Amino acid sequence: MSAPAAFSNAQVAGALDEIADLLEVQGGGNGLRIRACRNAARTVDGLGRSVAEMIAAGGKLDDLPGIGADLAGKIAEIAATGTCAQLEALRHETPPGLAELLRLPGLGPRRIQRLHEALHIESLQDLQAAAQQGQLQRLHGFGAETQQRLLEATRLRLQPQRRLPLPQVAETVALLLAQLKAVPGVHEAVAAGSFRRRRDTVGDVDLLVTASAPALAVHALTQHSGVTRVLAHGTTKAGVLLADGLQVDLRAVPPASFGAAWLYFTGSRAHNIALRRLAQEAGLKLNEYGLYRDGRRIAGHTEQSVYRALGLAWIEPELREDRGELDAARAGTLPRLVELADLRGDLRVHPASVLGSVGLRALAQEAMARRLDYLAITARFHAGGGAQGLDAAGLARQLRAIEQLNEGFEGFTLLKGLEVEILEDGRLDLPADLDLAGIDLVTGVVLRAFDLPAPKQTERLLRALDDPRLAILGHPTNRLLLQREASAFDLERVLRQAKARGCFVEADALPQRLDLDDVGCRMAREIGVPVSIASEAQEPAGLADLLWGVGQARRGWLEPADVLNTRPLSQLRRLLAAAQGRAAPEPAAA
DNA sequence: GCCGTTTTCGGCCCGACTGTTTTCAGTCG
Repeated sequence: MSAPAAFSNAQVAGALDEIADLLEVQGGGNGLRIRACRNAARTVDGLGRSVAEMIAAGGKLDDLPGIGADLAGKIAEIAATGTCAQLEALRHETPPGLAELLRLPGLGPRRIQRLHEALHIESLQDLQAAAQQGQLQRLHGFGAETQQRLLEATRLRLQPQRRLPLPQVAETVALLLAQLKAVPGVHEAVAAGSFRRRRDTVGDVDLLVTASAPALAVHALTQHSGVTRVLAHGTTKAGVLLADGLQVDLRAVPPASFGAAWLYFTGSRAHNIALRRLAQEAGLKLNEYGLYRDGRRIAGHTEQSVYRALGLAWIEPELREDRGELDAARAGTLPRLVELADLRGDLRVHPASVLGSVGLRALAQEAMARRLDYLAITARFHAGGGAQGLDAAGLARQLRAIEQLNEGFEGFTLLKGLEVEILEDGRLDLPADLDLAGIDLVTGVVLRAFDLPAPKQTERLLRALDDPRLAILGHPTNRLLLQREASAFDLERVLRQAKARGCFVEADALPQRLDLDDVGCRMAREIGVPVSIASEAQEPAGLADLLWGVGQARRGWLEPADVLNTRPLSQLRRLLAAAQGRAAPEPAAA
């Protein structure tokens, strides 16, 4: 029995990053120490299992890459108490507003120190006042233009940070790429960066072109109609800000460097650093123009050529986070990632209102057009009926409608599902006497009380999983991207319980949810709980959202076999029946 | 502060752009 996770990985990583920030603005420190601290923060953040759990289980943190005895000690301290002696000392020594100045674009540690020493600037407000009074431009290394830029930055910074959901950015990217491809002399125009890696939100977009006249392509971006501000503009590189707050960076490289550049600008930063270190160890040099031996380029036209020359298989962009993919690429054990086309169905279609057979038929037709074989209509059950869901009579009517429609389909099936609330104490909001004989699957979801203390939230989910009627735990963390944090609970314990019970966990593909996220998906794979990628579509067009769920699944290393709804219908039915205790589990060989 | 099939010291990814310089430091990705 392990101790409950005291502080989450995100909190530990946050504290490590704060140490790095404070060391940085204090100056005089060892830059490499700061880097080590940030590396450790990234490692912890992307770990996929709780460091507090690892410590409780007797695991050794200094086995983790980039974490030695010193950082392991600090991490243990933070995981237990939320802070550590060094962080407290740094907070004591450093004015509280200084670190947030690091977030201003164009302002780094050196200039912050200079501002602090010369003008006693300790906060955004101080900086704004000094800039308004024209004090900055009198400082060595600052000029009138820098002063103006910082003044503007302090104003923008006082508004909330803008990251955008991936789907919203996707439209902009498609538009920009089409326009770049139309510029004379442009050969290739592709997206890179976190967008290509399919991160759940995107802070800026990186685009790459190869062109016979690169300056022309770079210029074209700055002339795009949506640009509100040009941040940088050279002959091979430009950065602009669009009206919706999205930053777009463009680089142009020669065709012979296309692969090396695409690799480089796709990142992640951690993946790039690991690759370059690998190159260096082999006596090679890797940059965005190619892989070089003694100044001679030996690879770079394609990504494959670079990976191959380093002894690696080509790595899918979604895996490039330095979370073990380089070792797997060397060993030939990279996963064959699940693709949208692998999905045979969608296990949570969730009409906003009670659909008549016309609405159900439209959903089914869209599913068939997308080459799906089945679709689970998961009406929300609510004993009182009304706007909150179907009561027993409404449910019976819907089941009859589904049966009638199914009689007219060939090679396609609507499944009869139910969405039920997981109450605060972990019971399912489902009358004990409700007949579930005709129901194919029950998905349980938390709909309120998201911020219970972690041990209570964990117990709630564990108890829900104990109910033999439950098959799938829906959007487990209840996060809403950029709006609501994930609920705090011990995901690892919940997944182990799901595994023991033969239940499944959902990766909700709604762009504002993406829940489970990539790290959660990976944990499910490692523990052996199949993941249901579900659109929660309320109308036919909503089925398109499955794509975003597949993105997170791929980032979580999921193969087709790790995903519940890649199974053919007959196999799926057996798995669901077993989960709900209605039949013997299928043979392991299946 | 971490790390090592060229290990226990001496390294640590690499290049573009900007502003303020008069040859480059600082910042960014």
